Formats: sequence, C-alpha cells, structure tokens
Amino acid sequence: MAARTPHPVGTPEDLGRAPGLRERKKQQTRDALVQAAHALFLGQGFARTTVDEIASAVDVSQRTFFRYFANKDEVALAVMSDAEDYFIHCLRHRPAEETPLQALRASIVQAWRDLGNARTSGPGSIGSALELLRIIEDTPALLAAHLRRVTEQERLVVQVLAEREGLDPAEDLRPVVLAAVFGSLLRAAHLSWTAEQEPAGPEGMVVVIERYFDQLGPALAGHWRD
Amino acid sequence: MAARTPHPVGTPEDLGRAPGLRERKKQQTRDALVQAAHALFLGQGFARTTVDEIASAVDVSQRTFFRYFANKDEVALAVMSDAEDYFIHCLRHRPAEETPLQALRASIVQAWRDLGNARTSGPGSIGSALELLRIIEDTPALLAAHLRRVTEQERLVVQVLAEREGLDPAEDLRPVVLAAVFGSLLRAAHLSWTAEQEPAGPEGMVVVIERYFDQLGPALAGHWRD
DNA sequence: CAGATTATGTCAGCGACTGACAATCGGCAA
DNA sequence: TTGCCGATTGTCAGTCGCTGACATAATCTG
Repeated sequence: MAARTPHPVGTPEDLGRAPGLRERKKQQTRDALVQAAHALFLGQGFARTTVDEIASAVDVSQRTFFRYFANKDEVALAVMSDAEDYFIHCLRHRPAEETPLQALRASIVQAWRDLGNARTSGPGSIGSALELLRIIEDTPALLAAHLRRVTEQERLVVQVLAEREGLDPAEDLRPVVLAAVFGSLLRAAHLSWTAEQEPAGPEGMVVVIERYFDQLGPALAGHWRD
Repeated sequence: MAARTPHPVGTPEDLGRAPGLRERKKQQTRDALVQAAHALFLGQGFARTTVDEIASAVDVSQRTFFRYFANKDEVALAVMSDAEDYFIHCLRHRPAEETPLQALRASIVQAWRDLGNARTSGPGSIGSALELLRIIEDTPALLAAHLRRVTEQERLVVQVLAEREGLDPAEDLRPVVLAAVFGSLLRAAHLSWTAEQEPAGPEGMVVVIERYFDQLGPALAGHWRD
C-alpha cells in the first residue's frame, strides 16, 4: 500500500520530503517487476509464467519478489489498483448537487477519460490496464483475485457515499446497495468490453459503460414484454 | 458436474436406470470427502487443513482427492453449488406473470425456505451451506473462488431470464443488467448476514435478503438527503 | 566514520497440484 | 464361473507457489 506508485494527487503526508535513494530504488525495482511480469503474462500467459522468470528478468531473487508482492496475483493486479484509486479520488470530488448514482456514473467516465489522456505506455498506463483486463477475464485464478479486490473497493465506495450524503452506513442500507449495484454494472461492462469486439481504448470502454448504465432503469422496470 | 449430488428434481436422462456399484461407490467417496473436508474446515480453518488430512480422513490417497476436485477450494464450495442449482430450478418454474425482478426475489426466498425445511444435517444440508458461508467470507482464497463461481452462475441466470422473457441476451442488455444487480444484492445480503449478528438460520437469511431488496428502489432514487 | 536500519540473497522446507505407470476393481459377455 | 476390457486407485517423482530463518550488504543517521 505504501509502496504504490504515487499519483499526481498530492497526499498531505509527503510535502517537500524528497524521497531518499533507498525509497527511489525500491520504487524502481517494484516498477520493473510489474513491467516484466506484465510483458511475460502478455507473451506466454499467466499460468505459464513462473515467479522465478519474473524475478530473474529483473535480476532479483524469488524471495525479493515475494517481499514486494504477497503472491503472483498481486503483481498482475497492481496496475488495476492504481486506476481504482484514481476513480475513488474522482468520486470524492464530485459536486454535492449530483445524485449519488449520477456521481458514480460521472466518476468512472471521468476516470477512464483522464487516464486515457495521461501517459499511454509504461507501468500504470491505460493501455496496460486494458490489456490486463483481458488477461484477467480469461484466467480463472486472476479473475477470482480481481473480484475479491473489487469487493474490497466497494467497501470504500460505500464509505465515500455515506460520507458525502452524511449518513451512517450501519443504519442506512442505501449506500451499500448502490455500491453493490454499481460494482456489478461495471463488471458487466468490463465483461462485455473484453468479450465483444467493442471499440478499443478507454473511449470504447466509456461507451460500453454508459450503455449499461442506461439499461439500469429498464432492467428494473416491471415487465419486459410489451 | 456429472458427479454432483442428485437433486429430487428428476433429470430426464436417468429414468429407471439403477446406478451400478461403481457409480454408487464414487458418489459415496465424494460425499465422504465433502463431509470430512467440511468438518475439518470448521474445526481448524481452511488454511490450516491440508489436502492430505482430508484424504486420509476418508482413507484415500491425495491423488484420488484431486481426481474428484480440481483444487482445495472446490471441495469447500461443493455444498454451495447444490443450493445454487436449486435456486435456478425455482427460477425456471416461477409463474410467467411475475416481473423479472419479482421472479428473482421470489426464487431465492423460496429456495432458502425449501432448503430450510429439507434435511438439516449431512452433506448438502442447509446448515452446512450457512456455516460454509461464514468460512467463505473470512477466508480470502475461498472468497475469491466463490465470487468467481457466483459470476458463472449469473450467466445461467441471464440465460433463464432471456428465455423466460423470450429475448436475445446478445441484443437486449436488460437480462445481463438485472442478473448483475441481483447477484450483487445477494452478496451484500450474505455479507451482512455473516458480519452482523442477524437472526440465524435460513429464515434469518430470508429476512436480510428482503431488507436489501426493499432498499433497491430508494438507493437508485434521486437524492438521499431531504 | 561507526552504529542502527533496512533491503537482499541463500537455504531449507511445506503444501498444492500434475503426469506417468502399475495394480486393482467393477461391468459384461462367453 | 471365467476371462477380458475399461475405469478407479495408489505410488512416485517432480514442479511451482510461498514462508521462516539467518547471514550479508546496502542505506541512513548522527
């Protein structure tokens, strides 16, 4: 968590404190591991890539790899979590007038767009995240790990929503329900994006997401038949 | 899949065909493995139980265990999948007049109630399923595997819904969206049930589920503040 | 520069999982 | 009943993910 790639978003803790050599080197090997792993996964698949391969590609011991990542899954999902963090940041800064549902919708759209306009290569790039999404969806072990991460992220969404609307999530179930619905909608969109030959790139993902959001009302409405 | 505990629901394939000794023995060891695993998981936790322990409790080799279950997760989740199958069965037989959302809601409630009234011990029992749910929720590896299974089940729900309403899920997104929302709602309910000191037993679960469903409308409605 | 921290490498070991082969058991027909 | 065929099982060896313990080397602090 503390070793995560820092975002443009300034965290209040580290003001003016230049990171020492130690810190920089750590960040460096971490990035290298993520990038090497990513390349290997893309090239030969997740299962057929061993941790030893990743480690020796960066010229560190296997043991060191496991000091940076708790398991093989984590290095694959590292890129995604940066994107998720940015989404949370967006959500926190939506105007208060927006409906909770509107705020959520606007936040992911904004997050994808902003990330799309940022650097398009290297670790943490949007391209990486999108490629990863494909690998994740058809690697059972990774998909499982990813889903678990997503539900943890949902907890955070609940908290932000409750804060924003000024209510206690233990009493009022609406934040929990909305976060759950939102999460499932997003996943459906991801699935569709990876499965179908949807327009590629961040903008394509935005299109798919909006399409699913638009179906929320109709899906919950009474009968579907005329 | 073929080795799953048969349900009271008659499958058209096996009419009057008494299963031979071979088949019976297989089913027997499978059940024994599930039951032994369940007991061990409950007693000492999932992580601290080795596959060797489970296997030797049933007096088979470790290799045999892995011929019945692809991995340790699977034996833990076996009980759940029986319950899920029954839910699908219920959904298929809901009256056509019901709204899709109504049908889904009625189906889980019915499934929990029916299972609650069935045998209350042994493999596949309701008690087992509920105990398992607790173990699953606080065992990261199991939770991950469970979530993946759930999303697969969601696909099936999509299919049943589309069939029921007579539309093509590739064209119309409503079944996908509704299934996703339904799944997330259920998971929220499970989470709440295991976390809080909700009324125990199947009926307690039904109460929680209905409470969440009731919040669906309000959560999606405009502003939450007065 | 010395001493306290901290990152890294090495090594040994456990447990999940798999392929290959041999032995055994149930199903079935002569 | 006998005998053969295919399915089930056990054994063995091996790979890979992952961890604890300890020693070494690098950075940081004063």
